[in-house]
Amino acid sequence: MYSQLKNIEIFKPLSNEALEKLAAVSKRVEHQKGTILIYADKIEPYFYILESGIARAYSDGENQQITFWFGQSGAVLFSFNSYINNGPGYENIELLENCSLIQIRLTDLFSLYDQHLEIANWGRKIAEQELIATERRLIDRAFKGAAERYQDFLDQSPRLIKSVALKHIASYLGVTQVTLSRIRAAHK
Amino acid sequence: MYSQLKNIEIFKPLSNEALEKLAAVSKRVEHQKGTILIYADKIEPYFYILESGIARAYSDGENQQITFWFGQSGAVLFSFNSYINNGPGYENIELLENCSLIQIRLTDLFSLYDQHLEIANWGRKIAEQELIATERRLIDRAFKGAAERYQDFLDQSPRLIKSVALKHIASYLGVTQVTLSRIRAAHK
DNA sequence: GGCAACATTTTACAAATGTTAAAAAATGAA
DNA sequence: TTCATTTTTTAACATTTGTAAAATGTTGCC
Repeated sequence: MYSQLKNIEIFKPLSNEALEKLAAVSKRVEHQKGTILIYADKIEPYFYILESGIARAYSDGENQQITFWFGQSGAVLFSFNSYINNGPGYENIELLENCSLIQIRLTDLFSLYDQHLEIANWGRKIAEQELIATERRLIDRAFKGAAERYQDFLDQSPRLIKSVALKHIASYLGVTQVTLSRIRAAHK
Repeated sequence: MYSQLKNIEIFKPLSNEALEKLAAVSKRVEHQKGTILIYADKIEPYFYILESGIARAYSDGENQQITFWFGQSGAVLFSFNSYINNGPGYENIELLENCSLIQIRLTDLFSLYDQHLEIANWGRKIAEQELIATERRLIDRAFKGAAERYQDFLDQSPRLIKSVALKHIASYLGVTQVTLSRIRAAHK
């Protein structure tokens, strides 16, 4: 595993020694398009890093399904509430393509956090990067209209436009599919 | 400082030894209501823990000011982008009451993160808790109407209703002040 | 190809929220 | 208290977005 992790962006800041410790508890897994990797309301015992493919996180409402996260190659992928509070999650994670993932058992990861300073700080930075990205999205919702958020999405995630259903992008942007269609029609 | 930090919720998980190290770089400061503690577009060199009083974070738009965070006693308070990326922030933080705060220089905090395993994990958990709270808000925006978000706010932050201007609460909830007034009128 | 299933767009109408302006209420300082 | 300032509410109207349903487009499979 060591030589495989070396090439993944998120592991690059780590020393060889830390990487070896992570490699010892990492396993590569492959899953097909359509797989629900993580189910809401379950305590999910694994943490993943997406090596190739794309995924989305969504929650089910009464008569709607809201996608609130997309992950591409290099993304970390885990049930927030399992990872953070050891409780059942609120998100499902679906693979939108065949995916290759690095899988780490949470108990192994937590044990490394408690033993290894460098890995603890690596985990801290993962949470911090997710945090700042999430808050940016919350603020963008306030300052930018739906059309601008769509344009930003086009600019920043061209890869996703090709392979993600527009209904998922619509809910990610915080509008209905009808509104997104109108935005797209006006845009031409 | 040690005996003062001991009574603050966020420090309670820490061992005496870790707490002493943090106490050595902590300083208590007092600021008056109305103080802008953190300015957007500046690299902010301090991290704060709010001991008493309340604060809000906001960003300035062209013709509006959006409040996207409130802090009460026990909250951590820092410029996200300074803390995380050593870059200029996007938020101003204003004290809405006279406040007592614990102040820690970021360089001191980072140096402890790099030296002390327990403190590194403490910092990791701070980021994780902020992350899960922020994502919850993003998801609530999708699933709940403005009226329900207002009710949740009343239930969860009764302390804030008394002392925060409704215009700030309106933008925090993602609606205009006029809409919030309508919600309140309908609620009676 | 042709069918079935699913995704996307379009249309018409309804509901929610925004905008602007003014009135009413609350607040704070002299 | 009184006056000036600020905050909050209300009103009328405009705009955006949502809902439901039909029309069109796309995909994959036999």
